[in-house]
Amino acid sequence: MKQENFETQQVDTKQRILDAAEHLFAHEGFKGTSLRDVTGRAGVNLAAVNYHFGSKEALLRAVMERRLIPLNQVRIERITKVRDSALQKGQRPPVKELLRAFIEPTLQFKESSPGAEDFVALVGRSFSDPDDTVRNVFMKLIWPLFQLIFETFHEALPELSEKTLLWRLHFMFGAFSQTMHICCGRFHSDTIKMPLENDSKTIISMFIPFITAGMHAK
Amino acid sequence: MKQENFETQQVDTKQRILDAAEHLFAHEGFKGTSLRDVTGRAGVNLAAVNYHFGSKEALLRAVMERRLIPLNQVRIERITKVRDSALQKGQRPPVKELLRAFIEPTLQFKESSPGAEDFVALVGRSFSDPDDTVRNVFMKLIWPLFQLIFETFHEALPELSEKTLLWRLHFMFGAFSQTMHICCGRFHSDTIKMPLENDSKTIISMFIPFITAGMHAK
DNA sequence: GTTTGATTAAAACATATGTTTGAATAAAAG
DNA sequence: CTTTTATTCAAACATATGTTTTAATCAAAC
Repeated sequence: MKQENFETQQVDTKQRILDAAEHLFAHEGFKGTSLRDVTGRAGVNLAAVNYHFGSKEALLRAVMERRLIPLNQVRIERITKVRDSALQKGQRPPVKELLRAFIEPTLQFKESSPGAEDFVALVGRSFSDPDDTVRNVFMKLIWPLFQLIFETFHEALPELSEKTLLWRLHFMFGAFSQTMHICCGRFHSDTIKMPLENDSKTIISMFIPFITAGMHAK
Repeated sequence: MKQENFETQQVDTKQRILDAAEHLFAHEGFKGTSLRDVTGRAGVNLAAVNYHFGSKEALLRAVMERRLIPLNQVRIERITKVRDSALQKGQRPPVKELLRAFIEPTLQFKESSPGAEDFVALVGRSFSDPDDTVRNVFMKLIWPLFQLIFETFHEALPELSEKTLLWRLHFMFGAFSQTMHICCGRFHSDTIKMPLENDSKTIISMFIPFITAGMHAK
């Protein structure tokens, strides 16, 4: 009979694989990580990945879903709250607050565990990963959030055409995703380093004024 | 004796390999492209890559250098011109003009040939490629331009602290690189498409006001 | 204690990959 | 024409990869 007990070794193995994969996918990329790398780092047998997850692709999906679903839930809740409380007052949702509702949960989350930091870097790159698998898995998970952001920013900035708004959000996501994988130190090269502090407070204090100004540009 | 003739087959083979590699590296990533993919697309023998370039890594370097060196030269010239003509008039270089000097050559270049469009997408992703080889090759080529940009924007916005300026340039590069590989259609996923036009005029008219406002944010 | 079912382990599989080799071919030089 | 040199080609090499298989191990259920 299939065990439903959470104290068993199975859960631990799955978790160890997820953690190892998360770290390696973030640092070496999906294509650049072999299952032997993953199982080696996790300290489990090679066959464990296919036994517990089915395939390398399914492992990626599991890595993504484990953290992105709860994170998106929080982001959606916070954005919805900003929107609703503005509508109640008969006002537009303030861009600054929307941005904060989008970015703060990510940064809090990033600092909640070392694995989360890897994950954020992975997500930052998923926007533009050349691998179809990565982009597809990521896009499916992020899409509802995108839609909500588009709608609420449209309410916040009704004077912008759809086209302009789409472009500005696109720039925002570009700046954001770039910022997300700076965290992981993968922005630098061997010889060249960008001396950017990346604590949450700094990031927020830099990101929000810049993007807010861009969003309101006339 | 080694041939210096440019009409010989050798040149053609090298070119065909470079073109094929450019397209595939851009669409499938460096790790995601095999030499057999490259030589197959180029219609040349597998061994030709190692004969003419030495290794897959050296091929990447050649692909990067072929276009990025001349492109950077143009960008550096144009930025320098903006800077000098402002200094002559005893003024600060205008942010808007600096941005234009940075982005316009890239977009002109992008529309100059189909291969160039692939290349621009490749460069867009090189900022954050998980592969050390890719980042190192790219960073070495782009670094002088980065430094010039940092210096001239510092002259344009002397009221900003170095830290703030660095972050804002970082956001700009994020937005820019994201925009660069939208061109190639790799931003989308199977089921989800962002309906963004990407002709040069649109991009410029969207990018410059947004980033200018962000740069001047107080 | 035996049985049952889930998990782990080692090995094998089939295929893919970057690179090298050595012969064949073509083109220029003498 | 002969020699020399550069290039192309098919094949082989060594290694890496995702996946599968089969037997061993383990923990709970009866």
